[in-house]
Amino acid sequence: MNRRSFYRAPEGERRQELIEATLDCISEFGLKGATVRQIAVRAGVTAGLVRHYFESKDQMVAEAYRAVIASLTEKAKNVEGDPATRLKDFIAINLTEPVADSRSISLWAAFISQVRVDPVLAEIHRDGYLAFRNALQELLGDFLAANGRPAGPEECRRYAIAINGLVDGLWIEGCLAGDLFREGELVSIAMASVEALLGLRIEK
Amino acid sequence: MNRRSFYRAPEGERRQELIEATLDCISEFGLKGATVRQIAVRAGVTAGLVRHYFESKDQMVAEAYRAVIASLTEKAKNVEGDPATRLKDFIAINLTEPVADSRSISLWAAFISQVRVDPVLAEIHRDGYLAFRNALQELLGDFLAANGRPAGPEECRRYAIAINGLVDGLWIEGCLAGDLFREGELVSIAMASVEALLGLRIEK
DNA sequence: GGTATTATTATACGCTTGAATAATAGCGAC
DNA sequence: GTCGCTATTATTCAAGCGTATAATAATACC
Repeated sequence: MNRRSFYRAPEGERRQELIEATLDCISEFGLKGATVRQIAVRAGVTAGLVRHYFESKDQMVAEAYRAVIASLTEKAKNVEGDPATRLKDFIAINLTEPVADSRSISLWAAFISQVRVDPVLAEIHRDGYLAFRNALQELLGDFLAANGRPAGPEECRRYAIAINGLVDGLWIEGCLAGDLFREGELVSIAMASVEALLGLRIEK
Repeated sequence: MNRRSFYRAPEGERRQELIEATLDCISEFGLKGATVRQIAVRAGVTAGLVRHYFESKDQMVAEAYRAVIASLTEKAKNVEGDPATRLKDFIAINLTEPVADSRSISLWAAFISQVRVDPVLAEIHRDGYLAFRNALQELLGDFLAANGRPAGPEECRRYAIAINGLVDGLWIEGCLAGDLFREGELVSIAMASVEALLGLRIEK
């Protein structure tokens, strides 16, 4: 009776691989297709190992959701440069790959559908959403100020809600039916729309 | 051994109840929590009955998705009156209950997350999406024409994409965090945003 | 009112699920 | 080297899954 030989992964690495495998499975097979066994296969280990790294499958899934939120927001929050450039990059990043692709929305939707069911996911969601919208709100405040149109918090809030909605909506359209749009079309529509909403040019 | 007494439902009624129960369960417990047994309990029948009305659970779920799409689009497509009124109503309907509530988005997200997995759902989705956007595109064409700004199909298309994105995005924001907005705030933001996008007043 | 039809219940089956447990292979310390 | 620790495998388990089947209660029909 000889067992499989295996590799003993260093600190944290296996954990990360398991989370990545979880996300792969959810995006490919849906939440209910992402079984412990399937995830283990994807990660190249046996099913029992999951419980060595996580208290339960549910906890692993929750941590996977944290990773999704992080990957969706971190790029957008780290834009640099003058306000116009940051706003422009924020929009472009969110509407091009890898943020805008069918894998992203599959994951996002799978988790959103669980937010009502699972309080743990609900909290992760709310934190992520607020961080995202606050980042956008700040961005808009800076941009308006830099263009001689300083706006109070209430006005910024309304702009942030509208533009967040616009970007989210276009993101979804792009993810779900990317082939219906020409290369760069969504970004171009978003840019023109934001300019119309704010009454200011973004690109000089 | 006496069996439960029961009611023999007339033509089609039980079927409808089962679909409704399926949606209730999906929104409450998620796709994987919506088991045949749970759905049967919700519908007030026993599990075996499902297979009397549907070839499989999957088929029942697919029909349930058809019902969701229909309920999300039918109200929006049946707006009446002059172009401005229709556009206004279209926006308002999509951003107030019952279209905009947490049950709707739970259902929508649950199915969207399966679109990549299940080709049957993918087809239902695409048909529904195109019908929705085409309805909006036509609405916009009429509105622009009525306001002395007749637009070609390409221009209408771009407006439709942007406004569809905006409405979808705000719908999601409202569904997921309705308590973060004041009564009527989303509709008001949407109205103002669409006016800014089109450069035309909707309300006189 | 008896009879045929069928919608519904009740029960059972084979499979998959997440989890628990015991055995063991890899690897660093000495 | 070999010893000790633990990450990993292998195996098992009970519960729950979708489905199949047979018995039966409700209704329509004559």
